Order: sequence, then C-alpha cells, then structure tokens
Amino acid sequence: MNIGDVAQKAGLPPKTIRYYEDIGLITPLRDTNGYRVFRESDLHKLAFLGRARTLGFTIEDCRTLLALYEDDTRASADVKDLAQAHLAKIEDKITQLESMRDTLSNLVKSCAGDNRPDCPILSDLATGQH
Amino acid sequence: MNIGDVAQKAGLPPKTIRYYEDIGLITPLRDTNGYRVFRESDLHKLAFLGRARTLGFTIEDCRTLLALYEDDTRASADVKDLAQAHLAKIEDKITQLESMRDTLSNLVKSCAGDNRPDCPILSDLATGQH
DNA sequence: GATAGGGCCTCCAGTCGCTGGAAGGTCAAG
DNA sequence: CTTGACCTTCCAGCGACTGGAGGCCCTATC
Repeated sequence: MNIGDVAQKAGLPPKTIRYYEDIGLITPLRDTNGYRVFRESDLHKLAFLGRARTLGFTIEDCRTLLALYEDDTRASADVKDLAQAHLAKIEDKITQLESMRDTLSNLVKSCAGDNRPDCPILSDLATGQH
Repeated sequence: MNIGDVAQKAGLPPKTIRYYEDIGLITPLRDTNGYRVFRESDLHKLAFLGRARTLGFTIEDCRTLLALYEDDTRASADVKDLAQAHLAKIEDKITQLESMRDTLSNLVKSCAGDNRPDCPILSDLATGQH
C-alpha cells in the first residue's frame, strides 16, 4: 500500500502519516523508488492512532498507548490511569469553557446589537464589572 | 510604571506584555534607559485584553474589540456579532469535548484497572468497536 | 568604590500537531 | 511523448505565548 491508499483507509491525511513516521510512531517499509510501503500492521496502528487522537489523547499519550497495546504483559491499570488522567483534563476544559460560555451568553443577551455605540460587552471588558 | 508593576496590576506576565507590544496591541513609551514606561491607558488596555483573553477571544478578536472600544461611532451590533461568533465556537468545542468525555468515561468504567492485560480501552482503540 | 541582587532589555528557540508550499522524482494512461 | 496524478524531501508557518541566554541598569550595602 502506498501512502494515498493508507491515508484513505485510515482516514488521516498523508501529511499526518509522514509526520507520524517522522516522530517515530510508525516505520513503514520503503520501495526501491523511495515510496513508503505500508503493511497491514502499519494501517492498523494508524487507525489506532486516529481513534486515540479523536478521543483527544496527546501524541505522547498515543505513543504510550501504542506501546501498552503491543505489550501483552501490560497491566490494564496503566491504561486506565492514562485514560483517567486524560478524562480529568477534558473535564477541566469543559468546565472552563462552560464558564466562558455562561459569561459570554449573558453579555450577548444584554447587548442591543443595533447601530448605537452603547455596548455592555465592551463595558464589561473595560471595567471587569458585570 | 515599569513592566513589573503593570504586570502585577493587569495580572499578565511581563513576557506576555512584551509580546502584546511586539504584535502592536499596545505601544508603551520608553524611558531614556530603554525601559518601557506604561501610562494608565496602557494598563487599562492590558486589563481589557486580559479579560477578553479570559473569555477565550483570539488575539485578532482582541485587536478588533480594542478598536471597537476606542471608536465612539461603533455599532454595538459589530461587537455583538463578534461575541456571538465566538460563543458559537465555544459551544462547538464543548460539544466535541463532551463527546470525548462520554466515550472516555464509558471506556474507563469498563476497564478493570488491575494487573491483568485485558483492557477494553485498548480493544476499542484497536478495533473502533465498542 | 566595589559588589550583590533584582529588574529590565533583546533575541532566539521551543511548545503542539500538524499544514501549506516549493522543487523535484515516478508512474500509468492516452 | 506528454499529461496529470502520485510520491519524495525540506522548510516555514500557525497561535499565543514561554524559557533561556547574554547583557545593561538601578539601588543598597559594605
């Protein structure tokens, strides 16, 4: 398989796949013409990576997850710990964003949105007073 | 005021303030010794920027917001549009993160987290099957 | 007057995870 | 033989800082 095929199948752009090789997440073979040659196992890893990234794991987390995946002597506790830590970060981010959303939506509601200059959004930003 | 004082008052690191000058958000004066000299108006702008950033506005949004703030002939509609667009992006992000959170928390729940290798988290990443 | 410490300066590099583009080799079809 | 789609490498840029090196300035103390 060439990079285009595997990109299609894994649902990742070729650029991303080359990048993953660069940082050592995968090591496809090479044809005599210099083209990358992907085995099934490479495709499998790429799909794994794609899903892990979709769940928001960092690249370094993905590296660890791949390593755990390939180690039959792993303890599931290690995977769970990683996932739990990541989950906690996501929950923090959600909380943060929700707070932004609440403030912003109040401000938006309170703004007339007409052609006059008076604007509670700007007043709030200027003074920090709600 | 020197950068240290204004950093304290505005709640922003000196590095960030220098960066804001670099990209033209503020233009403090200079003392004969080369030190930046901040006026009240600079402090005010920095506080404004800090609050806008806290609400998640991008730097370019902040630039626009500052410009609107300083233009008495603005239409509040322009501010509101900007805020609303930003709010929509935040809501999208929240939705995305919530989906990650839900998937992840299910996976975490289903994983024993002991010293055996069997792990539904890895199985899911490997196969895309829940 | 020397020195120590803190604060300030600039400039460069790195963060994260790609993404775009330039310049060029390869391959299959017509 | 040419066209066009693919592949290659390498370099630069995104956003919003942040860290660090190397060096000047200012004040206080000895």
